[in-house]
Amino acid sequence: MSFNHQQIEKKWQSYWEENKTFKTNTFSEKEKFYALDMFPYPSGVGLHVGHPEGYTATDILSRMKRMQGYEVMHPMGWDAFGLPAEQYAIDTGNSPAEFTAKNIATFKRQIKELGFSYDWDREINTTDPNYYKWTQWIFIKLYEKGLAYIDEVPVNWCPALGTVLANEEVIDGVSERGGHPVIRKPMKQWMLKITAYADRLLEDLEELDWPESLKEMQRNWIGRSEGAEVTFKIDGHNEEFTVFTTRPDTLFGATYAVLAPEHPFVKKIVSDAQKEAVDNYLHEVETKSDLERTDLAKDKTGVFTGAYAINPVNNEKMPIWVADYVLMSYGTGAIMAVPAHDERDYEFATKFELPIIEVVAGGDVTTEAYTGDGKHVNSDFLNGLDKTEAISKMIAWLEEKGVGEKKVTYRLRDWLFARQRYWGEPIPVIHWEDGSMTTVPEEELPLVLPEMKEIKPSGTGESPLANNIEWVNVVDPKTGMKGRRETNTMPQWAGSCWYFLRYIDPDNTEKLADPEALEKWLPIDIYIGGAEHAVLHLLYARFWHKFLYDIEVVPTKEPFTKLFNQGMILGEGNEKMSKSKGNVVNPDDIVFSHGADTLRLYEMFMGPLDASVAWSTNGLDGARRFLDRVWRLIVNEEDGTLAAKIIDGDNSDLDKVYHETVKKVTEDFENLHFNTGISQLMVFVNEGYKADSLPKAFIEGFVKMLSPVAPHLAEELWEKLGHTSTITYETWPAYDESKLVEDEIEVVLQVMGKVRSKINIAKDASKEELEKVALEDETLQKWLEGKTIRKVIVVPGKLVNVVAN
RNA sequence: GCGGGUGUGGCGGAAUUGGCAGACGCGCUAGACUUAGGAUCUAGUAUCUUCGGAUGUGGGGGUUCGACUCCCUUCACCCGCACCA
Repeated sequence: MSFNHQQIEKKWQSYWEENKTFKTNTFSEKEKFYALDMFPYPSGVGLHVGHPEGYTATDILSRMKRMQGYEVMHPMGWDAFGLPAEQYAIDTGNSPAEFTAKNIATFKRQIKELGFSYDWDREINTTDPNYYKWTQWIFIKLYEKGLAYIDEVPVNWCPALGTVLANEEVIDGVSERGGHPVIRKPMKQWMLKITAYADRLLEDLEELDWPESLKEMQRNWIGRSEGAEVTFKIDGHNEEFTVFTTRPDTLFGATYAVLAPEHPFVKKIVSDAQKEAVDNYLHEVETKSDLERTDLAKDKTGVFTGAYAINPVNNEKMPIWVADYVLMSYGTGAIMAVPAHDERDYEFATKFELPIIEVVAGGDVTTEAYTGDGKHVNSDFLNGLDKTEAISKMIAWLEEKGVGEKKVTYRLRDWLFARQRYWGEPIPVIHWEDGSMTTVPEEELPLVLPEMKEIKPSGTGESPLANNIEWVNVVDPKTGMKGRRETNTMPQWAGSCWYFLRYIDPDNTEKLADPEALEKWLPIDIYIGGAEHAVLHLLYARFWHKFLYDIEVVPTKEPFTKLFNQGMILGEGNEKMSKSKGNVVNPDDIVFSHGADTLRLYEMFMGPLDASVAWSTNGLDGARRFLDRVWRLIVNEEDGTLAAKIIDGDNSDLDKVYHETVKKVTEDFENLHFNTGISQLMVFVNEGYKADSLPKAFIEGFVKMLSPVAPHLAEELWEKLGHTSTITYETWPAYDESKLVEDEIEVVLQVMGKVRSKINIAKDASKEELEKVALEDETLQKWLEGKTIRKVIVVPGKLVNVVAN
């Protein structure tokens, strides 16, 4: 008979719930530990086996930290706005709110059945008006500080969804959800000025304990580059344009200029002779999707505009071309082309037979672009200088002449913050009939999303809210002026930018959260979630946090001190789990058949937390087998009492393995090496089976160490061991360093670096002693026969290596 | 193409600073118990072998008394970015 997981798990889940075992005391005297999971979007399909991986990791840490005397904040909530609920509403006519509530209920049940130690009194939901009141409040603050603005930008307009999509929601030119075609269309949009924080977002990465790869991704995303802006006059026009370059030192080698097809000057400067060619080219580019533009990138295209720019350093005339290898969205949308020292310009110049002038020596510009460093040539006052010197001298020259300046640009762009959707936080802004615009007064927050009978696209590009005349139209009670509410809502990212703050003080009606509480609990000690949020969510959340820091709402510059990305759980065939492949494992089934403890244990034992490992039914069975073995070691199966082997006294045979286990498990869990920590628990159980007697103190220590991983089983065993209340706040075991080392240790004897023999010797034997004993060893002597000893290497406590030939 | 990472038994994976490669689990083999075993317990399990040993951490080379670990080179796979001036 093995243990009855269904009964035990239910019993302890009820116990924890009734006793509010995991309730966090906000102003506890204890040291704090804040363990955060990336809260899920409660989709209609329910929990995936991938979810519990990260959740179990943080739960293990939380449970261990509680036992180590910390006050632990370990909350859960719902990122519940989002397109699927809206799509569902449009398709079925049902309410997104009801649909979402139902999904949350399912998620909550599933998560509770896994035995995570969340403080459910802190549960938050981004769609709750009491929550999004503060999301709206933050928006108003951003607006007041000039960080939210309206701009007309080309957006991804999806006629089928009747909405605008963010770049990250467009995959290969079609919408991520639904796969509908997407076209580009200019539209008035709310933007957040994240670029104002670019430098700080970049610099402060240094101090974060995050995976290096992830920090690198953020650095690349921000894409800072230093250079200069240079202004070019246009020959025969009273206009000038500005280019950005990282190599102002090569200005003497600039032989032509290129404008992006979307550049406003293109149409102004084009000559009559070239007009038709340019128009055709622009039309061709417009009809290409982004994908096609990338695909065709291998072969550069472009057209001469007929206009010439004047190179400010030498007054040479440079033809201005239009080409789609220059992007409107980066820099100024215009470049000076230096074909001798830029690979793209070189390729273009070669194709269109434009001149190539070498200005940096060191390469062979007749065969390829030279991008390395070297002495400058053909460059007047820069001749003889190297790259760094030439760059600063040129910048100084440009600034002096007023035709350029030092400039930093970023790949990062401002954040498109408006969505033409119903199911999102309403943006608290009113547009008045006199053309002015105000935010909704703070005391009127939350601006509640109105319930609507029918949710359908307005057809105009506005959100379905535009259909709700009653809600949209407002009259100022004081002046009688008419106004119209903003119909755009916020993107899903908004609510997840600050949810970890609200957990700290979820019911506060006066403030986003009590500053004293924030002071105690920030920053977050560990944040675990999927790598898919490596850039966007984590960058946006850092941006908002820094803003809140600036307006003195939060006390820290960064929200997440330590972050870790869990890997993916793949299907048995080593492919991503998906409905279409039919290889999806449902956590409910596993909880039913094997139990939550087994699922938790298995997911932690599969491999390192950051690795992507295939699901294995055999492996799952193995995890259950281990828990059964633990049960049988401790419980007498005949009558359910404690096993007779468990004694009150000592068993010195188990001293070493027990103390080793305490040490390894403690350190491994702390470092998120759950697979190796669990393997050590297995080693202890194997030794326990071999032993004649099991000191009760060791068994209690073992059950405590098992409890973060398999909490239900551990509580049950703890009760069998004679305790009457939860194991949650029992003291985490300590180890005795002196028990780890034995007096006599095994030393390896090598000849020429190969192990030939082993001896047992006192652990503190001296070098001389070791050498002597080694050379006297019979087996070793056999190997040394007929050889001359050249050298003996002794590593005390480890090995003796004899070099002989 | 650029940036980051990973390559270890039949499989998932272990291995402080260079010091016994393969912990632990899965699978497999044998034995015990058993009416039975797809339960449980015990033992074994990298490869080759003339049973002395020899070889072995993607491939090739190097440093070292000694390399999974350090260096060079090469191949494969994964992730991110994709003309970023």
